[in-house]
This record gives sequence, structure tokens and C-alpha cells, in this order.
Amino acid sequence: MAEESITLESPKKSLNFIEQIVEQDLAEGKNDGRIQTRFPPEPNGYLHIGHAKAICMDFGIAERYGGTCNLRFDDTNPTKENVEYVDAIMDDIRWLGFQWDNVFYASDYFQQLWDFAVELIKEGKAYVDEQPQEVILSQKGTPTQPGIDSPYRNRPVEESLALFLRMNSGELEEGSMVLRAKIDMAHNNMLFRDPIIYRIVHTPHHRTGTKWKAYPMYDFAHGQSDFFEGVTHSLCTLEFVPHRPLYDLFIDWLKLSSTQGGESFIQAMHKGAKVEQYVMPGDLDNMRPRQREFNKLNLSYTLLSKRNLLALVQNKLVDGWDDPRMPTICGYRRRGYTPEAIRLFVDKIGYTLYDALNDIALMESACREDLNRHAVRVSAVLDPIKLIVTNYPEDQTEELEAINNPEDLEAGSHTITFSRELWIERDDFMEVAPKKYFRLTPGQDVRLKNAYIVTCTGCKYGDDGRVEEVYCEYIPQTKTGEAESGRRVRGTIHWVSVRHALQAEVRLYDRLWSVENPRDELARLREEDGLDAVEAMKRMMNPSSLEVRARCYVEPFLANTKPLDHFQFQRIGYFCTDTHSDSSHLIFNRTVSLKDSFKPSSSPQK
RNA sequence: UGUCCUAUGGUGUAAUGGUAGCACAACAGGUUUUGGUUCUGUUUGUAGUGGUUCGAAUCCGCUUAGGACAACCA
Repeated sequence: MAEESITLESPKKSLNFIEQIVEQDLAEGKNDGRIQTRFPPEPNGYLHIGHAKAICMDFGIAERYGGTCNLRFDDTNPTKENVEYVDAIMDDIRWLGFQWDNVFYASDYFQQLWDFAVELIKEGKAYVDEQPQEVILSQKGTPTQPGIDSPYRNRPVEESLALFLRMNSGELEEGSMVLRAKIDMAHNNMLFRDPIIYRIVHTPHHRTGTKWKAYPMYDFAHGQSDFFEGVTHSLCTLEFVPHRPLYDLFIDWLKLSSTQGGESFIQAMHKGAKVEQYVMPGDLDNMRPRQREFNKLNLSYTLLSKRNLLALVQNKLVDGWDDPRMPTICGYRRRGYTPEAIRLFVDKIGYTLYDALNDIALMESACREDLNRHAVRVSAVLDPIKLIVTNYPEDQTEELEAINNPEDLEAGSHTITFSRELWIERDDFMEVAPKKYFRLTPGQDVRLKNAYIVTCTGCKYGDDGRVEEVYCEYIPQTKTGEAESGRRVRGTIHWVSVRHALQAEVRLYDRLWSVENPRDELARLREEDGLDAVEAMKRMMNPSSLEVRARCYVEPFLANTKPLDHFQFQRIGYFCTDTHSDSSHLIFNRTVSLKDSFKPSSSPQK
């Protein structure tokens, strides 16, 4: 093969629209030609395949344009967050093959954010509202009707200042007061109708403990955090489009206050900063983080909302966050997907403004593409039936060579052992076969992979009426390397030696959901049938999403396999060693089946 | 009956006013010691409509369809 190994990204591939925007920004000299992005998860759950798409974007842009990308935990809601998630998120990003430049936390900026809020109150741009949640909500209006002003909207600055202090003192009930930005209760954008920017939370924070009782809301934290860090491109998904004007407004206010107010928030921030120091000058238009949005991932037969994934785990509908049927990064990892496969998939689906529903087949094909190049080929029999080579001596065995990967000869080979009694797939024999059945049927020749051609001679039925043993005679000179090894036969089947094979448990995983669009179906079941989320999910689950085959046979080569090793079980599919597998109890998970174009007879495996 | 966004084969995505291309899927055939891989070929598309232009998937108007926005979540 003279051909270079294929790279993830072909050079002539056109730029996606975000890359085009970035290049234009660069060309216009925005942000002094710097590129800095961030991946900003809330540590309230495990990362899923949708996050992988965002990760590829955030880290990819930084890498492509020589910029930096930081990991920032958006940890402004202590009631949902914990360190377990922080650690898992970092593991998953590293596993995907990305390395952040710095780890930051929004909670790093609680003091600066607080100071900024105080300044806004002093400037008359924010006020403390003491009305109950329902009242504030009712005053908000609707998208087609304007809201009305809170009676506290024009309270004296000193009063708001004093109350804001009390909000953080621990003496006030949660929900008793909030800080609101004073913008416009009749604005078309609902987010501008005096948004709540601080609320009281008594749950201790996973990093700052009980130091704070008042916490900033997302809109009051995200853009400012970007600004403090020197982010140039704040990339996120489409549902944040309406937030962008607010994002920009708060940054305008921040820039005004930081340049006019004496003490610079940025400089305060950078006192302990780990990044190269960078102070954004006061130029409102040129030097600022820019939010840009792309479409989030929707995948057929896959549910991607964190809320519902959490419910699946809590209600034990699956075996934890890393259940191989879960769309989490750790789920795909345990299922046998590789980081390369996931990145290949993300590369194929692209980034646009269209709310697409991607076909899971594309993900599976990306997985096969990668595994085909790298997985070692082995033999495993999942539905065993005995094949007896009647003219082969009982006490004889032979060692034969099996190529590890025909796509990569440098991967070498390993040894397999042949003997008189073999396990083969029950599917690979039919006493009465249809046309175009190339496997064992009386009178037909078949190649035993890496060994001899055999002629099928018959079978024996057991008491249960099923075939119990199949018989054949081998043709000695057809062994690999021998004189007639080139003899043509239509079919080749895999096998393992009864005396040498290892027993293993094999878990055949299939899609978790039986409906193409679980998100919409879930919403429909809840609305029309009045089901709660868990009941609705139970109804949508694919009853055959997991089939456990407790008694399978694999070749002895797999005796020392380690968790997460990848294999191709020849003629069946790609499998990986489960995280709970060990040499005394081998467990393999089906990652994805091989394509199967065998149609003439009945049910090909899906 | 508000604001904003979107619409290219079955699915996803290119074409940035100048030959509608690619991937997945499907189908047919060649190769193959995996009914895998690989190779070749085939089928299927600019939502509708009017305009601007020598020329429109691309720009403009209208229509239709879909999505986002009314959490003290992010």
C-alpha cells in the first residue's frame, strides 16, 4: 500500500460556518488576532455525545487557529453540582483526546461578579425585588404581551444595596428576594424583562462551601466569565441565540464599569491567574468575547437530555451512567466506541444552523470505519453447536496461523488450534438449505476459516428436536498453504476448538429506544397520555436492547484480554472487553454488528 | 396570533450569483479464506410562488413547514 494513512480531516474539506466567521474576525483584526475558546460544562451530570460535538468545536477551533481552549466549569448552581461530575468530565475530555490549557471555574469569579452587581445597583441598573416567584412570573407577560414593572423597580439604591448584602448573609429564606437587572419589561426578548441575576441558595457549594448564599444566574456569569478569561469566541448551541443580546449588554456594562470604576475587575482576576495575562482594553467594539451558536446534536433512536439520562440511572432502568446503551461518553467507551470513531462521526455531521436529526447509521458507520482499521480479528461462537470432523484423528491437534488484521498486515498474526471437535454457529448449518446458502448443508463444501475445506456429511438430532451435532470430513490438502488451499468454495465459516476454547459471556447490545425520535415521543406520551417521564421512558424502551449470551466460546487468544480491548468477532461484529471482565469470567460487549448483506433466507441479525 | 432562526435526494452536509457535489443509507455487479473490507455502477434533491439578473440553491417579496424564547436551570 503506497497510500498514506487517512487523516481525520481531508485538506480540501470546506470550512464550516463558524470557522469562516473566525477567519473573518482574524482578518479584521478583532481581539488583536487572538483566538481563545472554552468548553463550559455544568458539573451536574456526565458528558454525552452531544457534548462531544461541542468539545470538538471548542478545542478544534483553538487548535486550528493556534489559540487556547480552557475547560471552565459553569458551577453557579450548587443544588445540582458535585465533584464526582467534575472528575468524570475531565476524564471523558481527556479520553476523547483533547487537552485544555487551564481549568477554570465560574465560582472563581464569585467575588468579581458580586462586586460588579454592587456597582450595577449603585448605577441604578439593578434592584432587589422582594416579590414571590409567582408574582414575578405573572408580571413577566408573554412573548406577545408586555410585562409590567415590579413595585420595587425604582426603590432607592441604598435600600437595594442593604438588601443585597442581606441576601448573602444567610439570614434570608431561599426565594425571599432576588436581584434583578433593570432593563425593559416590555422588551420583545423575554430575557430583557428585568432578568433575575442573583438568587439565594443555602445548599453548600462543592468548591466554595458556605461562603456564599447569593449566587449569580447563568446570564450574569457566563459572558463575564468569558470576559475575565480573555475568551474571544464563546461557542455554544442554538438555544442560546436569544441570550446573545443580553450577553453583549452585560459585557458592555462590565467594560464601562471596569474602565470608569477605578478598580479593574480583569486585573483583580488576573492577580492569581494561571494564563498568560491579558487585559482587554476598553474598546467596546473590538475587544470582547463574541458568542456564536451552532446546532446541537440530535441522533435518531437516542435521547440526549441530561435530566432524562439522570432519571434512567436513578430509576435503574440502565446499569449506571456507563451502561453501554447510554449515549454518554463513558457509555460509548464501555460499548467499545473509540475516541477516533466519535471524532470521525462529529466531523461527518458538521455544524450548521439547522435543527437536524442525524441518523444513528452514520455514527455506526464511523465506528466500523475506525474499528475495521484497528480491531484484531478473532473467532467467537455465540450460539454454539458441535461440528465433528469424522475423518480427523481424535487425539490430533494442529496449530494454525490467524492473521490479526487483513487491513493492516503489520498487526501480525496469532496461533489458533484445530482439532476433531469444533464449536460453530448454529446458523451455519441447515439440513435443508435454500439456494444461495453457502454454509454447511449435507453434500456442500465449506472453508473453515484459516484451516481446511470440509464436506458436510450430515447431522444428529437431540431429544429436544434440535440439531445436536453436525458431521463433516476434511480434505487434508486444502489446508492454508497446502497444494489445494486455493480451491474455490462459496462459503467460509468460523469455529473454535471444543477442547481449547474459553467460555465467555457475550452481551448483545442494541439501541435503547424503539422509536426514532425519543425526544418528541417522550413529550407526546407525557402530554397526550399523561405519563410521567419514567413511565413514558419505560414504554419507549427497546425490550431487546440487551441480550445476554451466557455460554459462548472464544479462542484462547482472548485469555488475557484487558477491559476495553477491541476485537472483531469474525463474521459477527465488533466487540470490546467489558470493564467488569476478568480471566475467570470473560465478558464481551457488542459495539456494533458487521454489515450483513446475506438476504436470501430469513432474519439477518440487526 | 410577537420577536428571532431555519428549509438542498430517505438522512446529514457542500456549492459564498456561473457544471447541484460528498458521506451515510438503498440497489446491482467485480474482487475476497469474514455474506466483512475494497472497487465499479445505479436510483433519489434545491419546500411553493413571484421578482431582480445575461445567469439564482444562493439576493428580494409573499406562502407553507419546522425550531427557539414566557426556570429564583445551564
